[in-house]
Amino acid sequence: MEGQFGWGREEGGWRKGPWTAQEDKLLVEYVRQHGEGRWNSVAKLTGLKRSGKSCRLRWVNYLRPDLKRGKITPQEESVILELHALWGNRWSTIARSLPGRTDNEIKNYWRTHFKKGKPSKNIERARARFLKQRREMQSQLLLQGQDHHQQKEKQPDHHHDDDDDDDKDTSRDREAAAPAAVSLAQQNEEDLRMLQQDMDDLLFQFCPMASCTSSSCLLPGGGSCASVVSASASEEGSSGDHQLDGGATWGWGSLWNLDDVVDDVDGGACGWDDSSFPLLQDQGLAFY
DNA sequence: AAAAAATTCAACCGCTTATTT
DNA sequence: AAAATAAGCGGTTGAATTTTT
Repeated sequence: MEGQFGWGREEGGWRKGPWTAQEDKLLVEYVRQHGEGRWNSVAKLTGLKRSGKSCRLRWVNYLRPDLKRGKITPQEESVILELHALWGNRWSTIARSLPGRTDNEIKNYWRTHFKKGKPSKNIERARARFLKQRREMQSQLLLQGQDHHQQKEKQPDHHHDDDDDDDKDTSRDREAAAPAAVSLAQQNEEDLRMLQQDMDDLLFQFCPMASCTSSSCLLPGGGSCASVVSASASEEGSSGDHQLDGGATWGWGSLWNLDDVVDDVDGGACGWDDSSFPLLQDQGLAFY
């Protein structure tokens, strides 16, 4: 039953290819007894002929009990679109906002649905919501940051109609691959940059130095809204240090870990909160 | 009805980052 | 402090399935 396909064979001692039910069982049992991690000892302890890497992948993308099976919902799709517009191909980062979905799944979904100027209906819908949110934020910023500096009056006009298309992002260099690097944000890149600059300014006005750890600004991962802003701020002025380093490591978690931050700041001093991001809120999520 | 083309998605690879020894 | 090992990430592949011709 194993090697029936040309692949599923053994190579260098390790089995490869599709997992069998028995293999899954072994892996599940291992995790039940030993927890996640130490993937390389799976083979030793269970006799499973799979590399640690393969075991981890199987668990994370398929066996994990908290995975949500089934199709991506329209809400999830919108979140994917929005976050991709914001962050580009940082799939694992995006996946953190979609409980039960894996980075792999989201990546596949994006590629098959949106990579190649696909169903513009969906895109347009999501884009409309995305732009609306931006508008809301902007007016909020205008209100709150008026003494801050002269707000340039620009209307959310833009409008091109063609597609994102994207990639070639091939972000080998993550730091250059700014959050809004590709995709549907591309045409609005300039606007987005300005918006983010404003967010940055505002944040520092109200929450100097990442002290914005009030619950209203926290995300599941424990980061704060400061993360996003500061990360995007570093985008253009690459000159400096503090690059948003690799994949999931920029932003929350490591950068703004709560351990390093005094969290005695009282209630949300931030300029915005969950309600700034209706979609995420719908999902029961918080905006980072 | 069947062959070809397109799509899907699980799993792989190489590389980077983090942790352990 | 350095080397080795493990974990994590994003891009890519290709067998299986679905759709189109």
